[in-house]
Amino acid sequence: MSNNIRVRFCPSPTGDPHVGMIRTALFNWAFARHNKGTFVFRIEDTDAARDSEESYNALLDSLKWLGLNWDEGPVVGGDFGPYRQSERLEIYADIAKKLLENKFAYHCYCSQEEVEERRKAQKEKGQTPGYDGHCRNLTGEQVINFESKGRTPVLRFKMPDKTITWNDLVRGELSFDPEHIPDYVLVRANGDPLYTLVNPSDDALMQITHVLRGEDLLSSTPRQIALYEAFKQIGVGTGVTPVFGHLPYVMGEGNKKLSKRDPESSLLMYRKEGFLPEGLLNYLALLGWSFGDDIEFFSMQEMADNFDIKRVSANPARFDIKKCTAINADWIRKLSTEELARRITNQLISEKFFTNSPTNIQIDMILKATPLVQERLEKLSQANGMLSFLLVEEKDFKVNHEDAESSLTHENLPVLEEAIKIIESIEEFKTEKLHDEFNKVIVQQMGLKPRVAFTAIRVAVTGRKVSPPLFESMELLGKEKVLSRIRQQIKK
RNA sequence: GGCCCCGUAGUGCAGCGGCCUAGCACGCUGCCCUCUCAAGGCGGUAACGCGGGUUCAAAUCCCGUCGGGGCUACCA
Repeated sequence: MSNNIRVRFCPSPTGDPHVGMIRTALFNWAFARHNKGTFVFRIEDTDAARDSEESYNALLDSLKWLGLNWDEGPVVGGDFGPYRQSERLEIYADIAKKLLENKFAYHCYCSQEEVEERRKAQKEKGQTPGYDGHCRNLTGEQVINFESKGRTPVLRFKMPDKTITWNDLVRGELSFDPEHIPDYVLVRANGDPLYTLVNPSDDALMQITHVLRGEDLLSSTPRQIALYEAFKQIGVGTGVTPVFGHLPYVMGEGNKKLSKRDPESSLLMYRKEGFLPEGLLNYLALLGWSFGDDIEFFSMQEMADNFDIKRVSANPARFDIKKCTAINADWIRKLSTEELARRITNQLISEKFFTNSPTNIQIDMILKATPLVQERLEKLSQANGMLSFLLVEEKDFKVNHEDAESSLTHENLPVLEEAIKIIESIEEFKTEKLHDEFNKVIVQQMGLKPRVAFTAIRVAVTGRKVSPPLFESMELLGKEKVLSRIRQQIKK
């Protein structure tokens, strides 16, 4: 890497990856790529009760699918590994020990109930609730007393008594007064280190220069800055406090932060629905960032080239599925026919459309049919409904019930009969010829409205009232199948 | 309750003191095109939360207010 800008994406593996998290990853990625820096991927799995291996794998898989490639982290390694915090516990234990020895932190023997009770009292008095410093200066005697009662202490950080100010990349100068930032726990009574310790520790050790993260971590920033000051004294990291930038929330319906529980937030859902990585990422980029010049449609490469943190907005953004879908549709139209055909095929495979794997004939058919559906698809999951009539075996072909009832009526029987005659008479079974003949006979000679007459034929041939263009579909399907499908309907 | 963040159409973004009678996109909607549905073309709808300042001039700066959101854990 040609300079030393280092950013990181550090999710904890709990539940499905969600879009807000991905947006954060994307901005970090773009920032790193734009600045020719290093994008570090770190796993914050210090909460054994909530973390899962399944979630960890989903995370890796998702970033890979999206193409958010990382320079250091799981799988690829790096100079500052390991990159899973569960594999770094001795490091944190060592830092905790130094913090304690140098009096930046202290043992606190208060029980959770005691702390909670005092917090309540503070709230009632209108004070900032938080730890009151009870155990800051215990005498040796008091410690012995607590220990004799079997109490095990947490390690608590001693917040300095001064206002903490930083220049946020997104929000400008921010400052917090000391009375609002109480001493906080670094290590649990059972010895497990907490996020409050491990996150800044690793950022320091991994020489992270810029921290771009969600707004929810805004209020923990002053604590971390204070911790960094202590790190400098005890020789953890390089002595440089990173620059912070807090990205706006991604909101869901009803004006609340999009949470992992919302089905709309699940990345896996979008993948299953057939959103393209290009489309999803493009849309996510629009949530809180703007390209400039009213440009909204761009590739990740273009985003990286143009990414300027100054253009990140501080406003929370609502996730709008309609806009996301529209952008995705644009991306589908932009793909080459071959590429789209390939993705449609994969989508159908993932939907278990084929009994085993697609035959060469089916693959070829998808390729031929792709131009017919390219501008009709918003997401890949719609391909099934549009193309299945071309791909299924004849015995499995079915006509949609409702469409049949409204369009395959008695009045339309002559149309179907006439269609048979026309088709039988055509030697060269091609779109243009079909179009001309049907127009001549059905519209001009019979005087029928194409809208109505062609719909009946459409339903018989494709099984639906809404389908790819009729004559193109016929050509692809072939004379024999078209004839047999129409005859089938006449019989009924 | 305390602290903090945010406030331009329904949604996202543009706007950085005069080019703003506020631009773009999605949405919604009218018309055209048309074998369905799309796509495409041409229109329409709709916003600077409110109140004070500062200034010749404010969506843009300041203050207040109201509204929304977040944090307030031995979660991250």
